[in-house]
Amino acid sequence: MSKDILSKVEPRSPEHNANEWVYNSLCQLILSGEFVPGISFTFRGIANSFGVSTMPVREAAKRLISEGALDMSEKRRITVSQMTQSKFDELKIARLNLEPQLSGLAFKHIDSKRLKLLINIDKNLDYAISTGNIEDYIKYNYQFHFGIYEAGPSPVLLPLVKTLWLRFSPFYRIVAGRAGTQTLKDFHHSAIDAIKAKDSVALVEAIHSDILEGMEMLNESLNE
Amino acid sequence: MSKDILSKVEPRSPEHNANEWVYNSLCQLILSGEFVPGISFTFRGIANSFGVSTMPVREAAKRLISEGALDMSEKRRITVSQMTQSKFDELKIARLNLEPQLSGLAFKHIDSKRLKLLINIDKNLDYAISTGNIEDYIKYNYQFHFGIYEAGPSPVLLPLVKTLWLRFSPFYRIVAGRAGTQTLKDFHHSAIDAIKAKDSVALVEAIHSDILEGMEMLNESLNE
DNA sequence: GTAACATAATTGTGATCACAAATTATAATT
DNA sequence: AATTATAATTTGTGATCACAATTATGTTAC
Repeated sequence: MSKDILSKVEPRSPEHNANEWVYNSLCQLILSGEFVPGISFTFRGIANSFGVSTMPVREAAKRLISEGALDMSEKRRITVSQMTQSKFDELKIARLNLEPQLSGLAFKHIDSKRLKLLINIDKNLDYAISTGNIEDYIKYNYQFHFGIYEAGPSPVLLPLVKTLWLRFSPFYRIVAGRAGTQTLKDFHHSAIDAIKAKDSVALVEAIHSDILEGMEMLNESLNE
Repeated sequence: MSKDILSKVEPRSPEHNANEWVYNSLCQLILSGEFVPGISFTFRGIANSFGVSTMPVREAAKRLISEGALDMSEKRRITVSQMTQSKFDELKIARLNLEPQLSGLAFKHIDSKRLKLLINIDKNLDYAISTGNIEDYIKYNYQFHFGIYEAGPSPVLLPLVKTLWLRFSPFYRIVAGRAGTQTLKDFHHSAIDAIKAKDSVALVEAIHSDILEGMEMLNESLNE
């Protein structure tokens, strides 16, 4: 891993520890698809890239390993976890059962300001799809979902769901590389309409459909 | 924390790292209700109790903190996480949506040997309830549920669910201290009957009912 | 040219140290 | 006796070191 990782990452702010900074940065890199399954790291390599000692890297990487985002299965080598069909099926089950519920909890906390934000994110998302910009697609899709989920306080479910996203996000890049962004469909408009109509059941259903659609598309690409 | 923690914990086996040993041991202590909300630890204190350096303790405790089982909210002090009503509600949602699904996945892998094991565990559980032995109740209740969940390979859902158990298990002891074990009801017999009848839907429903019953009882005690 | 072996470099792990921040204990003052 | 000020201790954090295990590299022999 080269030194230019720092250019792709938020600079360290004084209120964050070194290990928090490294953890958040690694999350960002994984969620954005910058880290692709297969490439491997070492503690010393990451530490060198971030300009810190191995200590905070160990804590950050170990945490991501325990969350299933990174693997240290083969001895002495850290990689982005490989996906298998059965792991994917479990992720799908977890997402379909947690995220709609989470959006239902968040529903009543979505004010008009946040609605406008979501509409804007979705506009950017549509543009990313039409121009084939996979990096932006991944980014705005994350922002849209968590823009809803984070409306209310959900200290238990939110971190849980985030670990799920850390696991499948690296595969978006692979999918898009094969099928392009043109095939990407979503139910974001349905979600926005539901929020506008103050219909929480419709929102939950829209999120459910969106996950189903997205995960089935990912699944097709995995099996090619 | 005193040295006699070692007597309540599995001895270190050579195939486990120091940090894995400490992590598993802390899990065991949390799940068994040995660690009660309120009491606080330090890295150095735990390290001294286990006879290791602070290094493996830091990794183990940090992991449990990231999993929500331990807290380091107040500066310089590690505690078993406090429960709040909203956190409890989220835990209940997560359990009700993940564990029945997990038992459904495990269903077809439950053979007659495992069924016998479950029947035996439930017998021990009933005895623990009748004699008011809360430690055994907690232990056998955990063994019963995970005896089902672990029948099949679920590398994603199983660790997720385990983190949920780490969060509410410390409160069983408090509940039992107030209400006694006599009030404890469960749907384990329904689950066993469902397995005998090879009825996966009935098993899923039994697990759902069992969680609902257990969590509502816990909830009542929390609000007293 | 290739396989087998020896050597060098690199890795994660665990221990130890320095340090600033926070806590606790002690002393001082009212 | 209660409150404040000061000193001593303890804490988590980050860096560094030693070490066994692993991997990479080079060398030799056929």
